[in-house]
Amino acid sequence: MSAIRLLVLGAVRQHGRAHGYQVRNDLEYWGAHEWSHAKPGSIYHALKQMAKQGLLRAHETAPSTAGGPPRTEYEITEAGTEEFLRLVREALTEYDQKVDVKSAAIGFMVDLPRAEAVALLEERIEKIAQWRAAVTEHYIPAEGPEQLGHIGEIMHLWVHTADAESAWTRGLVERIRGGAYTFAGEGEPFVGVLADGQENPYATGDRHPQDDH
Amino acid sequence: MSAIRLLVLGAVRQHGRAHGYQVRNDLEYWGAHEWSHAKPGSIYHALKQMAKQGLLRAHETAPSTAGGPPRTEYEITEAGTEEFLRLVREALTEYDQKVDVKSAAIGFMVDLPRAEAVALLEERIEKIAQWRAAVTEHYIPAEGPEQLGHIGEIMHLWVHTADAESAWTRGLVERIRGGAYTFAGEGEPFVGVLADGQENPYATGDRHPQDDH
DNA sequence: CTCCTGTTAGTCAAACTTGACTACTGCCCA
DNA sequence: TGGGCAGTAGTCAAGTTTGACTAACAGGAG
Repeated sequence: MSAIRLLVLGAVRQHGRAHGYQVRNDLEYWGAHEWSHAKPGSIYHALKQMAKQGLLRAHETAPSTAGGPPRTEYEITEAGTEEFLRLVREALTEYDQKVDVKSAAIGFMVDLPRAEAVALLEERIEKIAQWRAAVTEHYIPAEGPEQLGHIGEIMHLWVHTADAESAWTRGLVERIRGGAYTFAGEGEPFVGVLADGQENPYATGDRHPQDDH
Repeated sequence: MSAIRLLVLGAVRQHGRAHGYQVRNDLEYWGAHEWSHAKPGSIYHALKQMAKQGLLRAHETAPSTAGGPPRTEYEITEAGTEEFLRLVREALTEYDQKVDVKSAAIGFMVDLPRAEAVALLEERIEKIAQWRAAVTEHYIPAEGPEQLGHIGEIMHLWVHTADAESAWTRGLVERIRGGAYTFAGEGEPFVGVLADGQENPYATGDRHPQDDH
């Protein structure tokens, strides 16, 4: 699963109605250029594709007041909302160590009820444990671990990473259980989009690290 | 940077002369199906592309004795070897948290001299520290960290991950310094390819976790 | 007035990735 | 003796991603 569809769906959903450039800006506001590969081309492509698949409804609008070519605005459909929630759930539980999917999942977890978010994260912890067990068991050769040579370091790295993630996830679950953040159905949601005309405090003007690849 | 070119170049290089199916098998032997997206299509595509770019030399051969279509064998060229070493160096130093590139880098680090590997890994540690400093400084809003809401958790995750990786890398450097593994120019290198006809102890027959995505 | 730069908004070809499909051989087993 | 399965080797179309490019307007400098 690529994170782009999730990010774009989520951005359009929070906006209510948005065109490509607004989605781009929202993603930058979320710092997504740091951890996802959300280039303009990918974003516009995802919008068109999902419109074709009925997840978004496209509206052609008059050329913008602020210059530039005519734009297309998008709204999320019923099917799109379902797909969005499905993707959030999948991203929260699936352990596949992709930073972009993981980060997007956290960004959107508050769109689920609190209890469900906790349950899904606990499922994630469980999956990490299973993965760890399977990998350590499978990749210790009968002749002893030394037989793998430096290749064994790769396994070592995986396990180390998995442990770190598991620890972090447990911490997150505790914070959520302790009442942190505002989840679906708990009143005023956290505002994660830029209002029209609001400037982006995290804009890329002054070069973040890792901006380019 | 995608890990596929690095993996394919490295596999062909270790084999001396290899066709696509052998590369596929080597990657599976290395467990690369666990952490990289090395599907058949990508591998064959990379081979052709790199042959076109002069990094590999292609040899058409008679249809295999073991059935199947006629195969193409590849050898690495001078330019290919240079590109391979360049990619290994880049993958070792660049901190971009992609598991596949990182894992491949470790797999091939022994193709460099020991001192250089240590130096590159130390550069990596330095880069992680810089990235961490920049991110923590930049993403703490003036109004206090609470202002970010649950979005702050994403930053928290990055930092946690970066710290874990930094710790692991320091451990690796120490092990290498302590004389572990056999590096370039230190005698008999570690054999990382399957001999002709040798069966793969890590074949995917019995389903690893995470096999499918 | 004209040029230059910055912002808004998006397109496009080329490259890459995916997953399903083809085609051929050997071998087992009924 | 022929049908099916497993292994070998690779192709292909459809989809996705990349990075560079286009185009229009606003505002300020000269």
